[in-house]
Amino acid sequence: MAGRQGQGGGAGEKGGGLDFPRPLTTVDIVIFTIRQEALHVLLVRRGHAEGEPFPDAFALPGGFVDVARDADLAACARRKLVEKTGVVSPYLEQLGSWGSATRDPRGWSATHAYFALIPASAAEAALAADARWFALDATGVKPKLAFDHAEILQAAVQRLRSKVEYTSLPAFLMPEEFTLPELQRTYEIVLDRALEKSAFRTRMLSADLIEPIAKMRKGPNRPAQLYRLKAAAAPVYFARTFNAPE
Amino acid sequence: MAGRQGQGGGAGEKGGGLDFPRPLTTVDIVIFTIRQEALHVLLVRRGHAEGEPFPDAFALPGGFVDVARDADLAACARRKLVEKTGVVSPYLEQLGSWGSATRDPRGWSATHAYFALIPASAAEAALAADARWFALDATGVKPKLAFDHAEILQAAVQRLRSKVEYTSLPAFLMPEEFTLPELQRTYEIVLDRALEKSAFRTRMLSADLIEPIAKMRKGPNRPAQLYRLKAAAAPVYFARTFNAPE
DNA sequence: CTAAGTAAGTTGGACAGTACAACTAAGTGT
DNA sequence: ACACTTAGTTGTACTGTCCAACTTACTTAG
Repeated sequence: MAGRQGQGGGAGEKGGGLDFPRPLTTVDIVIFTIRQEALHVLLVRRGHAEGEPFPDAFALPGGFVDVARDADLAACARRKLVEKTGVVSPYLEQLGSWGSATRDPRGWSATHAYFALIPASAAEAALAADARWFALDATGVKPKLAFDHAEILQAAVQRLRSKVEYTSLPAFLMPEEFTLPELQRTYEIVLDRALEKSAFRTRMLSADLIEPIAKMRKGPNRPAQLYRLKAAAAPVYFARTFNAPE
Repeated sequence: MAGRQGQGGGAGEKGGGLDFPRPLTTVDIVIFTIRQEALHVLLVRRGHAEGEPFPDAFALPGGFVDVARDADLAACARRKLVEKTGVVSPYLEQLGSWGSATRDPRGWSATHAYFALIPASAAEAALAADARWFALDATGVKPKLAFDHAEILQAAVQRLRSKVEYTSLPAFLMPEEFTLPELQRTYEIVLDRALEKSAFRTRMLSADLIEPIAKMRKGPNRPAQLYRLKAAAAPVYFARTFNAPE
């Protein structure tokens, strides 16, 4: 077996090597949003039909790849996201895949996990539309999740945090119009630590990411300049991370 | 379908939703190494047995997940890497997954791609042990690769390059003992651009990554201090990227 | 009406790490 | 002896963060 190669490996190979057990294949999506000054994930409560594992448990939204309908994995993820939240074009990135013999009691299964960032308004709409949906604090204590979804969620939070250190990802969590302090607060919520006000301003304004609009946000105090994402909404990579105080 | 959730979606669902077509599931590994002052990938030439797609084409090493032997995806990737290169514990990271209806003529298939970094000596050993193995320049023109492996390879190069900007990953491409200029050259090969000598030194020496050993490398010129990786060989994340000249 | 309070946004000095170039050190080949 | 090469150091300029103090604009209490 030492020299096995290409797509020809595996047990019970015969006539092309296709007639042996295939893993179950699913796609799951970790949908992040900001609610109540905290990072939340959208979860669905599972049903309790005959044969369904983890009845009534919370789970990441997702499901089996539909070989007949989904051209590829990304299309499958987009389909599920749109079907479920109605969000048109949020940030959607592949997170990784988890596969093992034991993660699903029904057999060897592999899931392709994606993570999405949506603004609070879209999250509220999704929650209002379907009573099975819940939003939970992504970093706090959570109820037992179905499958290995707790592990996937933890990986998603980690990935999000590490990317937020040097990218503009939190901008995708913002409403269309926002102030700089609001954007900074979103960063701080995701990173769970305070950032320097003036360094944050310098960086955000010198990055080719947001642009001021001719409006101000009236608040209880001094009014604040409103900004919006520039047309090219691709994430920006900064040359260095924010300071990480000891 | 708007409210579909959990692991219960899909076409032709019946009695738990398991009796509909499952995608083929494979694991492929992009193995990088440095050869001839260039970043190389290890590829295998496919066979031309009956029913094998892409006969005689170059492909990433990999194969079907073996539901009977592989506890999980990472174990499957490790197994394939060890079986094929004999490398014990190189750097191995999940790259992502590619799945579509068309990437394999035999049907809907999804591959879980990993990428590995191995020192040149391990690569030479693997090449010498099996005549079907080849090492090709990862960034230059390549022959047509089987499946969508060209796309996966390109993604791997991109991921490697972007991580090299702010991590110590190239250290895993080095032999056990190396000099600082050799390490710098490895960075430059991967990034395909020159780096500042003194900034590179400052960064590498202040990072808790390598340690000098009581030996010097005798070369044609002035001898150079030898270093080795510190015990904790986890990748180091730097606070900022190397300068990217316009 | 005034004073205190709060948050937005600016300013300036200290500091860290990189950019760049010039330098010294130690070996080679002619 | 000399030029040549590469290892490694030194020093100045510069960029962007860190941190604290400041101004600006608005609200609320008295």
